[in-house]
Amino acid sequence: MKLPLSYYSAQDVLFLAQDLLGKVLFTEINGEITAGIIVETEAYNGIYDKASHAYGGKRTDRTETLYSHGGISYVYLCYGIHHLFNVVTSVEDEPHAVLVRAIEPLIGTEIMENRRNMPASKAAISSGPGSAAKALGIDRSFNKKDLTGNEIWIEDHGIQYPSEDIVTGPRIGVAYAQEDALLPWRFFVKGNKYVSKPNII
DNA sequence: CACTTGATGTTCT
DNA sequence: GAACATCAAGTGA
Repeated sequence: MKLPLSYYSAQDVLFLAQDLLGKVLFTEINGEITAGIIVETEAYNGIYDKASHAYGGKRTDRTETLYSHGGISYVYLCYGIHHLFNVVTSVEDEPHAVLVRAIEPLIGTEIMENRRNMPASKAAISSGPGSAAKALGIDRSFNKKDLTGNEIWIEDHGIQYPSEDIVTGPRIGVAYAQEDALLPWRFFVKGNKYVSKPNII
């Protein structure tokens, strides 16, 4: 059930970003397990992508994680407040990553309600990358974790959305990336209420 | 409903 | 000093 390391080695980050929709993201913290179905992702295409932290081959202490082999997590702090969770894909020195932007709560919803201080009936509990990470209890201690380990991992529960329900569009919040901001590298499930921003075509 | 605003770490200028 | 892969609470219609 847990996705094997080989799954993350695929070098086509666009395929993986789409394929991760419907997969189930788990975390276990102090014995508390929470999980949610991934319903929204964005692809970041390594050194050729102006919206990527690794654009142009940039390496800093923070981005070093992106250059590892696929199958680990990349968590960083955005706007000084929010933790954003990414799946590092491809092989070593190919800094491709998939940002998880929204999940649908599946397991441990009461724990998520406590973390978010709002009822799970509100879509905002896990809509948007900062909220989804917080609902799962992800913070920077989850950076560079092995996704086949027992703290954070992804399972395949056989959930598959019909292709007509998978919608692509330009990525959110990357206007600074100029022409790359227009690339249709955001993938989400049509009509799912946990999807952030415009969720209709 | 649309818009405004405050919170504030990391990185680059 | 400024910009940034954001959120939630507030305002005013």
